[in-house]
Amino acid sequence: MIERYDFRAIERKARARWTPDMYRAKCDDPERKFYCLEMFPYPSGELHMGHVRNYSIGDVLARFLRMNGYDVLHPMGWDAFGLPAENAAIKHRTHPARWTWSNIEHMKEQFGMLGTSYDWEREVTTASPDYYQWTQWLFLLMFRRGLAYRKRASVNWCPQCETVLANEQVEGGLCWRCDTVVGTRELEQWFLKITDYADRLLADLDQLQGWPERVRVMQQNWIGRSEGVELVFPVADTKEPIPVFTTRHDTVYGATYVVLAPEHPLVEILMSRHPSEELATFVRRTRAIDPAQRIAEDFVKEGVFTGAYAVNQFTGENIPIWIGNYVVYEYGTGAVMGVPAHDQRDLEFARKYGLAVRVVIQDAGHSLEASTLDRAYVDHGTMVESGPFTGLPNTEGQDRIADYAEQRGLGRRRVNYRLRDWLISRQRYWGAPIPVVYCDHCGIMPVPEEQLPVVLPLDIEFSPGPSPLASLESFICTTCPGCGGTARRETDTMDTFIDSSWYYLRYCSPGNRERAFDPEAAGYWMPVDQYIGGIEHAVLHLLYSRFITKVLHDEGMLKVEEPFVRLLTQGMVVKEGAKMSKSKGNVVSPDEIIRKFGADTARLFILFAAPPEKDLEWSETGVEGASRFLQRVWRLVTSHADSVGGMGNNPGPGAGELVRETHRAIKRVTHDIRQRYNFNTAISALMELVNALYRYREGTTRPDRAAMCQAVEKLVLMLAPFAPHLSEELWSRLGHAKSVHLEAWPDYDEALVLADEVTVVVQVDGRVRDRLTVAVDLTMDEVQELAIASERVRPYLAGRTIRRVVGVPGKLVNIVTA
RNA sequence: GCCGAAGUGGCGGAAUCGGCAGACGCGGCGGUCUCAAAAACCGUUGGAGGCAACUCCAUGUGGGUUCAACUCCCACCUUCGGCACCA
Repeated sequence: MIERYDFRAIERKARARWTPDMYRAKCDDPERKFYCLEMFPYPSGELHMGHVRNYSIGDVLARFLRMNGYDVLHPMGWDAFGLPAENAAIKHRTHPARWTWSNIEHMKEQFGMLGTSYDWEREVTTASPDYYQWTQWLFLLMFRRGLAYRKRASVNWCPQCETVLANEQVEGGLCWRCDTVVGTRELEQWFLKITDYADRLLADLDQLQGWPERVRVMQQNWIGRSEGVELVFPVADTKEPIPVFTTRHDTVYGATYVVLAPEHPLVEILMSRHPSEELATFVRRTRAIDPAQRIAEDFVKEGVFTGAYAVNQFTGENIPIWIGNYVVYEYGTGAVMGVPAHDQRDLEFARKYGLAVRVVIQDAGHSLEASTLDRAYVDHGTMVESGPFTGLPNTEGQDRIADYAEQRGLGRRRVNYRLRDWLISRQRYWGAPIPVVYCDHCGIMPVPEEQLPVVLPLDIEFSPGPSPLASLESFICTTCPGCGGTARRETDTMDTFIDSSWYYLRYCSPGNRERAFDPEAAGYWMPVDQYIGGIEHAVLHLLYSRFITKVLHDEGMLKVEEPFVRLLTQGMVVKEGAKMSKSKGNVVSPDEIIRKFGADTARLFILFAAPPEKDLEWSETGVEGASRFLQRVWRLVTSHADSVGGMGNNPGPGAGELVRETHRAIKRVTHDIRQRYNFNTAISALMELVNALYRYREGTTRPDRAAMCQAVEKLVLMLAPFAPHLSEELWSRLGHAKSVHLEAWPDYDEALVLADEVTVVVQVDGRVRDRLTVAVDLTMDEVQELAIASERVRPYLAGRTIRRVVGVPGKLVNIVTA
């Protein structure tokens, strides 16, 4: 009577057996250290399938590496600050802290049910004071290094979340969290000077060869470096300089006007000199436009003449100064030169408002005519009407004009970045308070380090509307650390992306009370060898973390300049082609799948159904298939367990093909996990081994018992990372006292991987005509002789001459005829 | 507009260095067991032709390189993703 695969009992038993020390890092061998990290979750209350995928991938790797003798750090924690907790507090009349902590408790149980092998002794929670104290410390460090500053600016505002947002958190004009259309507000806010690191963040992308190409490209696009020249156009009568940034300084002789962004400071001055109702209305209206409207397709380019003129210092001409709604104040200098003949936007603008068009680059083939030009000529060519530069190829003219401008003080070479500074203050409650006080006497005062943490007060009532901190006098009123007088606390909290930009460092020395992290521990563990998470953080979390790592490196606290050596961005779990979401009603709950099929099946399916970086279509029948496979393994191993238990491990002579098949499987599974991270093909190799074992058991040729035992044992060892519970049970039934997860990963013998016979394909003119089974040690000549002599091949050679024979050892012979 | 990735059976996918296209799984079809069903097991399953042995076609499209191309090169089409009045 074969015992049923009772996954519930098996998984319960295995979990009860596992102890924390099994997964504890040893910290004793820097050569064998491996930091395996998955992006920590926001404690929303429930793990979803995306989490199951993310954490199954990480867990397979961690378990695999431990079995391979690595000292593995595999921690988990909680990105626990954030707005959903506040919303839930209002909705359920609870407190964000209570909601968050009870979610954590529940999700930790779910992690347990999944069978993940974390070192929970290193758990971190960003919302706990012993963590956010160090987030605040990090802010002070940034402040001390001149990287945190306060400035009044036009900033992104989400009306739904009632807070400002960083540029990275506005996606297509919508709030990253709630998809509300983002507006702008003129506010004084805290920023981190990530732009100071733009060049390094860009240049070091080259080092990140272990990252997916597309993530590097996304960051490259986001940083958006462009090389050009800043040229000065002085206002005609007053000589006030108007610097403009351009990458096409070779066209400067064709600049027939200058356009300012409506927010440009000069606009107010020019308006006061030439008061105009039209101008004032235009400026007011344009400044009020949402970022979402600006990127809309039907956004019309409009402008107004200021009445003033500037000097094109190259031609000596006076050219009109306009204000345009398409000039972005935050980019470059907030002013551009208009070269209608060589920029499509400028041409449209010039035609619309009757501005002069002048061709200064000529195409070799055609003769461009300003009056008839219907498309701007943007390609390379010869410079014309360009003073001393006339006749030069424009590429050469670019250098010459830049030199000329620098020599005569008309401008200078400059690199511009699209990246903006990171806006980090949030008008929300559930975050780390920014450790700053405002004193009428001393100004902006950082809270001294020894006074950290600035504790987030918990005794608060929640209702819709702005952050309760903003009106909490007991929090706000304080004393100035400088003069001891009365002062007011900053009531904004920090962007939660700061919390998560350094958590991987905290794991290295989680309990440390003296510092954010112990540089020695971080020196041992950093960098993270393998990071696993969603693509949605390609420019958010992953860029911020790189920035913070570089700052801490510059501070002398970290040896590394990049936090994550290898990055695996796993695809989404989708159903019916769409991402699982409550609104679409296509959510499959991990709890339900675990209850119905067990965690091992859930893990196996999700790893088998697609390679990790691709989207994965959820399939109930696919899950059943995974379950069926584990049942097959169960029956195979349990029915052998009695006989296998007492057997020695030395296969006798004649074990033959089964031994080789086992060694081939070990090689493939090892390689697929370690080199390729292709868990789907690793699992298929295990399936093939199981299929082979069934064939041997049921086939007519009696398997060698010892070889069979060994194959079964290796199978269970290799299954351990994927299906940790079942493997544990089977391993113990095979008579082993030690946990399978403490065993060594099986080795393979390269000599045994090779079969003693191989199938060689025989082609005639590239078409397969026969297959020969030959001994491996046959020479190529012998194989070719056999091929030509083949019965099946002969008809195709009849009446033709053999021109040449191509041979690939162990694989193929191609007979080429004339 | 710029940049990037991907197109393979009914489906998910495999083919690791240019060498048998479709491993493995799902689904389908046929069978064994059964009073019957489920489960399990066995066989079969890209398309066309053929009684069959077998032959031809086939990896988005069109070219090219090669003895040999899913794989390399050129052009194009489609889908997805990122950036975008960025000067």
